[in-house]
Amino acid sequence: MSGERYNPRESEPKWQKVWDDAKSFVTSNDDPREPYYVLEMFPYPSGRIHMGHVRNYSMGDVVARYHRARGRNVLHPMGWDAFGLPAENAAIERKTHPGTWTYQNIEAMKAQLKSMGLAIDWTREIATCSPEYYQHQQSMFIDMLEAGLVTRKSSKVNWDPVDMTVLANEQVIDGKGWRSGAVVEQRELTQWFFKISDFAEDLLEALDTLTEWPEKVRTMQRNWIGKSEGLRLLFELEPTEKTDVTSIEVFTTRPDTIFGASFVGLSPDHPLTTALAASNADLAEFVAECHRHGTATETLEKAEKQGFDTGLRVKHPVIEGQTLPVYVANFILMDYGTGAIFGCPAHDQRDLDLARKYGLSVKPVVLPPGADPETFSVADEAYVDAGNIFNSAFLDGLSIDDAKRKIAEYFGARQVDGKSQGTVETNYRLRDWGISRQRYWGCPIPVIHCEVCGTLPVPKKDLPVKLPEDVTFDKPGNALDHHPTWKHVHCHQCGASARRETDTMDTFVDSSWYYTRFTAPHAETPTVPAVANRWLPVDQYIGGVEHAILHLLYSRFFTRAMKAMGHVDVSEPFKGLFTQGMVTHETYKSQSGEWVNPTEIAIETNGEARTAKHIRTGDPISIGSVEKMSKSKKNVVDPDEIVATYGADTARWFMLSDSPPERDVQWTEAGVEGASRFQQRIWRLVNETIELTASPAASVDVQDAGALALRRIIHRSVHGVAGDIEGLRFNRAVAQIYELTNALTKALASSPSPAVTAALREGAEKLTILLSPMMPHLAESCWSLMGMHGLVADASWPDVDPALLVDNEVTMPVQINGKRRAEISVAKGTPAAEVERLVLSLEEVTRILEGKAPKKIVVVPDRIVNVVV
RNA sequence: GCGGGCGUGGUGAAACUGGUAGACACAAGGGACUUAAAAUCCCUCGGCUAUGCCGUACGGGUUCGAUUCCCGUCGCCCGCACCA
Repeated sequence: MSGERYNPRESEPKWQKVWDDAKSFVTSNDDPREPYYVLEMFPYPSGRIHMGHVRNYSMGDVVARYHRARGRNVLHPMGWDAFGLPAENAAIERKTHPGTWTYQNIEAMKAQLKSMGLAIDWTREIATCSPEYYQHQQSMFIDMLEAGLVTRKSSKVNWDPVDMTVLANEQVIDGKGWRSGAVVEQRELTQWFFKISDFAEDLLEALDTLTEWPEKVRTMQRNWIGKSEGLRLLFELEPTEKTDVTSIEVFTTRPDTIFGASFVGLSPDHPLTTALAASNADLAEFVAECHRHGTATETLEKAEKQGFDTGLRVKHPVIEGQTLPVYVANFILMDYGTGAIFGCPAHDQRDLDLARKYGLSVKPVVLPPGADPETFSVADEAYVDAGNIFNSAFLDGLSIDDAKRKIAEYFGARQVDGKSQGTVETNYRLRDWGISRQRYWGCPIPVIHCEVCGTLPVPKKDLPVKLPEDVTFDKPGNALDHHPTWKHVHCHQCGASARRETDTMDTFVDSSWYYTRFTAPHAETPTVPAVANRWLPVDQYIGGVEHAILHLLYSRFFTRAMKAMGHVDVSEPFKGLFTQGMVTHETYKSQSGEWVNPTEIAIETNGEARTAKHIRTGDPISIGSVEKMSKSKKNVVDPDEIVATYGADTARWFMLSDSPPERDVQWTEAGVEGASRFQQRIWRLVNETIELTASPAASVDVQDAGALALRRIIHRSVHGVAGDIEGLRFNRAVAQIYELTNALTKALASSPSPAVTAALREGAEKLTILLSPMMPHLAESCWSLMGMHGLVADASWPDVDPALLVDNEVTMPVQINGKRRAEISVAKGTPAAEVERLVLSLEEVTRILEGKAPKKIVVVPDRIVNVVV
C-alpha cells in the first residue's frame, strides 16, 4: 500500500505560504496579457466569515484560477465594506472605538479567508473606512456637486427610530428598516441626494445591453425604475369660494379613457387638500386618518378605498356642460406623478371601488373584442385589457394607443390658465438617492455651512475630512454631531464661523465604486483612468441576489457619474453578473422548543429513519425543516471548524458540488464527508499512478485501444470541465471530474499495459490541473508528488486533442414507435440508408414487424433511429 | 393582484438546438478484507401484477419522437405591490 493519508492540516498552510512567498497571485497592471477581472462582492467585516462567504469566494476563486491557467492576466482582489452601523453598536456595547472593532474584525476575517487558500491579490486590499479610500470618495463628491449631480433638499424621509437614522426607500422593507426591523416613521429633513433620477432612462435602456446578467435581476431593476408614459392634464375648477386655485393638474397613463371620467382625485398630501383642510375640520380628520393608516397598517390587506367629497367641481374637459366632483382619496400617492388623478371607474379597479362606494357613474369607454356596445357594462371588475374605444365621440373606434395619441394632440392644442392643457410626460418611479445618514461611522460629507457664504464644498487640498478619533456613544443619534469641537470651523472663503456637515454618506456609496479603486488601489487620484479602462468592466461579478437592486443600481449610476467626471470611460461596471444561492442547513429543536446547534446533537440512522438526540443531555431532538443558515435558528456551521477538521479544499469542493450554483445548497455532514473521501481517493490515485510510472508523461502509444479509450475520456474531461467552468456550472464540472477519476481508478486496477500506464500518467497530470481551481492545495501536493516542474497554480490548462473528442464509432438507439427497443453500433457518419438496412435486419425489429413493411423510418444520422409501424 | 422562476428516484441533481430519462454524488441494503473497528474494495438501488408495462406535479395538444415546445389546472419559491 503506497503513501499515507493526505493531511490537509499540514499541506494547506504550507502551500499558502509557498504562494505567498512566490507572490503567485499579485497582479501587475503592466502585464501585457489579456486582462480578466473577476470579483466577488466584498464582505462587511462582521468578525467571522460564514458558509455563504465560503460558497461565494470558492466560486470566484475557481473562475480566477481557471482564467490564470488559460493565460489571462487575472485581477482578483478583496476588500472590506467597513463603514456601517454595527461598528457603532459594538462601540456602545463594548466601549471600544468603531475603528478598533472594525480593524480587529478585518484581521480575523482576513486570516479566515487566507485559510481558504484563495488566489487573491492581497496587495490591493481596501477598507472603505480608511481615509486613504474615503478621501477619494469625498473628492468625487465635490466633483459631483460641481457637476450638478448632487442636490440638497428638504424632503420627507424614512426615519428609523431605533437606528436613529434616515433610510432610502430601498432600505425600507414592508414598512420596516432593513437592518433594525423597526417600523419606519415619516419625518421632514434636509438631506443630500445623488441625482440618480437624471440617469433613469439610460439606466433602464442599458439593461438591454447587460446580456450576461440574470434576466431576473434585469427585470427587478426595470420594475424599480418604473417608467411610465402618460399625460399631464389640467382640469379647470368651477369657480368656488373655498379656494383661489383655478385648475388641478393630474397625471394619467390612460388619457384614452377621458370620456369615462367620473371624478378627480387628490392625494391626502396634495397642497390643495392641505389648503382645504385648513378650513374644513372633517377633511382634516379624514387626512389624519389616512396618515394613521398609511404608516401603521402595512400588514393589513389592501386597505379599503376611502374618499372625501371636497364639494369642489371641475369641468369635464371633453364633455361640454358636464362637471365632475373632486374627491380626496386615501389611495392616491403624493410622490408619484402630480399627486392627483382623474378616475375612470370602468377601466381602473381602484377607481371602480371608490365609485361603487360613493355612487359615482361608471361609463365604459373601451369595448372588449366581440362585446356588444349596446349591452356591455362593468359590474365589480374593471375592464383593463385591450379593446376599441366607444362612447367617446371623436375617439370612437380607435385602438387604445391611437386614442392616446389623438387625445394628447387634442389637449396639447388647448389652453387652461394660459398653459397647454395636456403635456406628454414620462414618469419614473425611481427617486433621487438620499445619501445623508446621521451617523458617525461613515464617510464624512465634505461640506461646510457658512453663515455668510452658505453651503460650500471643502477645498480639495484640505481633504480628507477625517472622522475625529475621540468620540463617545453615550447618547442616541449622531456622535459626530455630539462631538464638542469637530464641527466648529471657520469658512475657508470668508473666515466667518461655520459648521461642518455632520451627516455622513450612506455606506452604499462606499460600495458603489470599490471595484474601480481595486484597479489602482494606491493611486493619489480616485482612479488612474488608463488603468481603470483596461480592467473595467468587471468580467465576472459574483454575489448574493439580495443586492439585485440597491448595490447594483447604485454602482451603475456611480460608474456613469465617474464617466461624466472623467475618472473612467465605461458606463457599465459589471459585464457578467452571477447571483449565487444561499447555504442552508437542517434545523433542530429541543423538546422545550429551543433551537439547537448541529454541533450539539448526534444523528442516528436506522434504515431510512433518522432521529437526533442531544450529545450532552441525551434528550431527544426534533429534526426540522431546511432553512437558510442563520444565527437565530442556530443552524450555522462555522467555516473555521470545517477547515480545521476537513481542510479548506474539502469545504470548497463540497460548496461547488451537487447543487447548481444559482440554487440553494444544503450543507450536510454526509456531504462534507463524501468530499473529504474524494480528496483521499485522488491522493491514492496519484500515489498508485507514480508507483507505475515515476516520470512525467511522454507520448502515448496511439495504437493501443485501451490507452486510446482512456485518452478519449481524459481529453473529453479537459474540454468539458473547461466549458462548465466558463459557464459557471460548477456542479457539472465536479461530476465530470468524478467520472474521470472513476475511469482512471478502474484502469489502474486492471493491470494496465505499458500504453495504458502512459495514458494513466497523462490522466493523473491532467486531472491534477482540472482539480486545481477547486482543490488548489491538494492539486499542488499531487503536482509536487508527481515531480512536476513548478507550481500547478502556474500550470497552463491542458491542450485538447480535437481528434480525441469525436468517436469514430457511435451507438444509435433504435426506437419502435418512439420506445427504445435496441441499439446498433455504427461508424460515425454512416449514411441513413445503410443504417436503415441494418436496423431492419435487427431481431427485435423483425419480430415486431412480423414481415410487414414499416410505415416510416426516421434516421437522425449519428443520433437515433425510430421505426414507425 | 402583477411580474419572474421552478415542480424529475429515499436525497442533491444530470440530460447540449426536441432524440437511450435518472449521468455524478449522498443515503440505504448486501458482500469481501479484518480478532474487531475504521479505512478501502465489489455488488444492488424509479415503480409494478417483469420476456412486458408504467414513470419527469396533473389534464390535454403538436410531433416519427416531449423532462424539453404549446394550452389549461394545481403546488412551491422569489421579486414588486394602491405608481394612476
